[in-house]
Amino acid sequence: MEDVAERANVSRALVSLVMNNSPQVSEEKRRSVLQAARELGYRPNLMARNLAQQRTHTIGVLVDDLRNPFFGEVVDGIEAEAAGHGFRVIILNGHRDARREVEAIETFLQLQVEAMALVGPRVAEDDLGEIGTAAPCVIVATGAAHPGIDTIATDGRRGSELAVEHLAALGHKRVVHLDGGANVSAAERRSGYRSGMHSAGVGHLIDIRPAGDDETDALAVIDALLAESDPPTAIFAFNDLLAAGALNRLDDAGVAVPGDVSLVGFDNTFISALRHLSLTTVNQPTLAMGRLAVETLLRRLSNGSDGPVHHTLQPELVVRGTTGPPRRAALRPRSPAMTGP
Amino acid sequence: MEDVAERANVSRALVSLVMNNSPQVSEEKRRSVLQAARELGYRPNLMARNLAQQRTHTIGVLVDDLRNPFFGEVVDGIEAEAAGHGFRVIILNGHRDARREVEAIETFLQLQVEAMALVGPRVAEDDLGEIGTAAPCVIVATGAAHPGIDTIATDGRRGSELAVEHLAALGHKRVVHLDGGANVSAAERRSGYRSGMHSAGVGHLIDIRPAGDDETDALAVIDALLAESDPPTAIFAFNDLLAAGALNRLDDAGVAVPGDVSLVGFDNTFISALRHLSLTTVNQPTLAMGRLAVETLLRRLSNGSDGPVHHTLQPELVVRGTTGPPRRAALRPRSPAMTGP
DNA sequence: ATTTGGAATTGGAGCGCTCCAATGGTCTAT
DNA sequence: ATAGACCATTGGAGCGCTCCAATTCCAAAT
Repeated sequence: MEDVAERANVSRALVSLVMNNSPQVSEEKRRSVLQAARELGYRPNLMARNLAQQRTHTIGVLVDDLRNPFFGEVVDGIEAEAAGHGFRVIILNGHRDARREVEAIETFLQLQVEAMALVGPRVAEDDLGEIGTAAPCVIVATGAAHPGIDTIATDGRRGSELAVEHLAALGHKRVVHLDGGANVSAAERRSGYRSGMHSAGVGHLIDIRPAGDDETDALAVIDALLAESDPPTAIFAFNDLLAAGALNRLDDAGVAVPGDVSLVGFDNTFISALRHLSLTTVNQPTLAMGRLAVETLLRRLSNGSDGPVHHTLQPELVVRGTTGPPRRAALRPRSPAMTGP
Repeated sequence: MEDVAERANVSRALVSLVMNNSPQVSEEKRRSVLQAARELGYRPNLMARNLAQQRTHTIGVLVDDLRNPFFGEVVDGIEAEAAGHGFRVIILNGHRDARREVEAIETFLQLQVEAMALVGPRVAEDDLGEIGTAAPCVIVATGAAHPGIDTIATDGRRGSELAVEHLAALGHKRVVHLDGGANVSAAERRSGYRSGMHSAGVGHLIDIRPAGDDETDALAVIDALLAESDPPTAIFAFNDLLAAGALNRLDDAGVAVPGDVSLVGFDNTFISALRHLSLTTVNQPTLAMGRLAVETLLRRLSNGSDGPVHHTLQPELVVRGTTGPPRRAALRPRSPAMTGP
């Protein structure tokens, strides 16, 4: 910068003004500074600028898992909205691991981001400690588990209910839930499954199997289910990936979907839309969630701190090809409904 | 920091030493500094540190598209290797748009990253200009198009040949290639398709249709193909997403895969492994690519600059369920092989 | 000719940290 | 007792920038 100033015969301060295209600099000087900068290959140092400015214009986005397309969609929404407000977005990967998430958040704070969006985090609120308070923070896609922090989420409870209602309407009674396990959204979806089962009058058939949130997590559970004497007529999986894994395994075992068993996922990622999967699932408005997240952060940034805000968006059932009526007439318990593997 | 120093009755410099856990600090002072820091909620300012240190220990990773799981896998490899060498990784999203990629690279440089990995970039080498030279830079997964820059890539030409060879061995002659269009890897895969067709003795049947690199890009092309009087018996798509889109459309039209037409993708993303898709595809060793990318950057970082290095990894054909022998005996041209939509 | 006001420009302090050379203190060897 | 060596500790300069108050400049108004 020194060099640029010298070459353009102006002061360092003037160069700064030009680089921030301040209006009150003569056209002549502006041009000569710009040219000198170009000739020297000068590039302003953001570190220095941020330090001096005490601002970074940066929002940190922590993504739970880069391989899950669902998160990619949310981030797209965040970036679109952030760009519109002059904020840069940098992304850190949580690798589906609470410990690494905390590290990432720490990194964000040290980098002095002005706000953070945690997309599908696995950290519990308690483990966030003061960390979440050091900068405005919004949690996206993992709502109910974080009552003390701003959240943007789809109503996972309602989403699960929709799924169960749909299955019940088709005549299913024995609906098993493949639980999200360690995933923080799991509790909410599980509770929706429960209430859905109760409303459908089959509360006594509630059956929850710990699984996970990844296509590989489904394998063992499906094997176990198929080995039982009275397997379910329908499966409601924690998310699309898990459902896809389940579909794999069912297919391996020669079980027809939805002929022998119906299957519902969650998230409506693009993979569920693939014709050959054609997964019935629950949609989350990902783009809107992303945008809303940024709006919420900006509001906190300017308005200071009232109590935490919780935005709950409405899920929608997307009926595709993996659900249908149960194979045998309902209400005939204890009769084997499927063949084993 | 000032405050911490004061509270612990030491100098600012000593606090700095403690925060960088220098060995030559007495246990006593270390403890009291650490405690003071905790009490005050002190967190070192990375901006300031980087500025003073003239180092950032940061690698910038530009990802073409966060929704494509392929890139997520490569990034996982990068992060694993980088972490092992004490480098932080920050991710910027290119949104499948060359202009935004250039912006992102500019941002990286201003942030003073020590090196960058561009994963599946769309920028041509020329448009990179001096930008790519301002810091060590490696291009991952888009090899041949960038002769002047370090690259890590799977041999796309060979991969395509494998695909075509496989189809030819099954008896296919009329193999159409759905071209990656603007995607920089497209040329390489296209050329492999060409040479594969030639080696199979069906160079005269080469048929390339511009498509794209996203599941939605397949729709129009497939419609067009199906409307023709003499549709192909096999389709080789630029990537898995495109193949998945093609599968959708073929399914809509009631065309059996692989009964009526065989289909091959590229990338071996997890979606191709989903049993219901069960897409025959070409594997790229994503994790290895990511790791190698970082190794290459580190080598540049220490060893200075010899000529550009090009690592080419070998692709592998993964045969799954979307390929089989052609419906009609080969070598009977001009007979309609499929029904229209 | 002198004042006045506004716009363009500048010098310098300071952002939070690291690093170097210098300082003080302790210990051993003479 | 004294020099030397060695360790822990410190003050201060400096990283590249922005921002403020101060200065210069010029044209319009008196």
